Amino acid sequence: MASTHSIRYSPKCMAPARITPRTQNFPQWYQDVLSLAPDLYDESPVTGCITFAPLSTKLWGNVRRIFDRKIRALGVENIMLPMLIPQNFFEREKEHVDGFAPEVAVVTHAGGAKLPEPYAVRPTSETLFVDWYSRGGRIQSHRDLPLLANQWCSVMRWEKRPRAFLRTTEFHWQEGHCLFATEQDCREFTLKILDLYAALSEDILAIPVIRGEKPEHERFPGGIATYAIEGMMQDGKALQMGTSHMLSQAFLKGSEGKPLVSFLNEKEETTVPFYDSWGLSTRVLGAVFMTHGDDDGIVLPPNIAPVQCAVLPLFGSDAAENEKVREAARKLGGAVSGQRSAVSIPVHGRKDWFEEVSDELTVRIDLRDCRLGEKTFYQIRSGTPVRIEIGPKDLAENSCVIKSRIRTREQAIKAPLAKAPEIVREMLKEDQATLFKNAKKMQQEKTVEPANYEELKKAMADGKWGLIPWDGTKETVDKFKADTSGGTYRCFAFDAKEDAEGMKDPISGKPSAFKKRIYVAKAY
RNA sequence: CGGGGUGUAGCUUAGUUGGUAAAGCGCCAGGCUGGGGGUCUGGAGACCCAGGGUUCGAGUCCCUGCACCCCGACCA
Repeated sequence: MASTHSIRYSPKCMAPARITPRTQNFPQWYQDVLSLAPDLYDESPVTGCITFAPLSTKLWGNVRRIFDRKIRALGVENIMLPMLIPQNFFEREKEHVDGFAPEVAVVTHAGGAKLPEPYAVRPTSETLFVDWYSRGGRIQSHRDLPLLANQWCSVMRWEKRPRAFLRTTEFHWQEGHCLFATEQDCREFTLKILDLYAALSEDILAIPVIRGEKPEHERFPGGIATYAIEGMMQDGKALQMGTSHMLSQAFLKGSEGKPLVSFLNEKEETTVPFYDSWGLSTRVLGAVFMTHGDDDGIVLPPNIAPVQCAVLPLFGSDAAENEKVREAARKLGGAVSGQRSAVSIPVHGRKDWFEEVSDELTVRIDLRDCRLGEKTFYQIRSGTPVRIEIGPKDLAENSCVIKSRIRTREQAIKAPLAKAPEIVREMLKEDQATLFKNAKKMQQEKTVEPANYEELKKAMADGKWGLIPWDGTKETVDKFKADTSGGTYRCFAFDAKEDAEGMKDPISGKPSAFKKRIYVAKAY
């Protein structure tokens, strides 16, 4: 028998490095977990930018595939705009340019010479979409509306403090940009998209979110309303996971205020359309890691995992018997993957490492001649939801052992081979639900309604969210931020009770300026 | 952009009053093995971040850069 050897997909993955426990140092835990997940990501030579390695690329691919199907069903068409924007485009909308100016990267030279006018690397594409709308008489009549467009692309924002996945200098996202004949149509669609974001987060990523409207000072620069979904990470910090903006008509006007896009409505009046934009980025992958990960590594919800199940054969000293185990493992992988499994992929072209892909699920079969422990750890660190072990003893009794990433070893299931596909499916379904349930429980436990400012400050220090009445002033926002070292006003939840009238702001003592209380939290 | 820190093998680090570099893990070859990182033997692998200075001699001391990390302010 050949010696133990392994195939590495990332040099660091097999290091016996320890993961810092979450309770000890959460940011360090996050870094450890990411860098020890095989093939997840790498640092890049560009400041603040990461390389999305195969695992994160597949995760984002899944988000994209799932969400694209949803928006296509609403009639949204995908387009692809240039990644560079003439700099003068930004000057049309003052608040917009003020909002993004510091973080825009600029191209000044090309073709061996200085450009007559610099180009900005897109931080977002509002201005390019508006340019596109205005071309070729695309919008002339109310019959041309709505116009529903989206693009999948990357954008660049020179943020001061990058964090892998959560805030990288270049990030990948979708940005939808739509025009409507009436403000009501616009608002309805903007909210419909937010529902899609919430569904993606809760049903696929297993992350419960609060849907709500951002306070004015947290709005998109130049917009009139921003709606967002907010998720809670395991340290109690909030993460904005997707935003849908009602933009003002100012975006559709030139620097002299003349409309760039207008149409004739039913009453034959020249009208500027109503504009919304909405985006969801690779940040949500960071949310998945932060929400579900444990002290052994990342944990991927089955509905988004690129590989739902790994088949891990283990060997004895009898070569002929081992060959039978290999054969059985391949057969089992195909069976678990499903009837319509037509594709068997040699991973990275290797001969001992296969992926069985069906419409239902993807199973990886790790035939490498190395210890079970090594294969197991690889899958644990990869966050693979389910593992199946099969060895000579199992084969002798036509069975296998099925284990879950989020269950204890005692909860392993010994099952007849024929029943494995069914049991795996059941386990995936249950685990998906469990992950959501656990996250939801934490969200509820870590949300408090403080009776006074002391309690509120304590909640922030303890990594909790507060639901509080707000006097609506910026002074209070600033004071809160200073007193709590970074507490922020997140959103007015759609489903919050309208009970704030008559209540007093715990920070200023002044009466609430709103019908609803607002969520406050520290945030990423 | 402020405050702090770190640059030595693929990774984590050691390196004494200055004397041309060490270990663990990983990697390669093989033996015994094999149900959550097994073990033994042998081997490959580093112009010590860059530039300058002090010195007979610099990983080590001194300057100047650069890069990265952590903590703040900005943000999806």
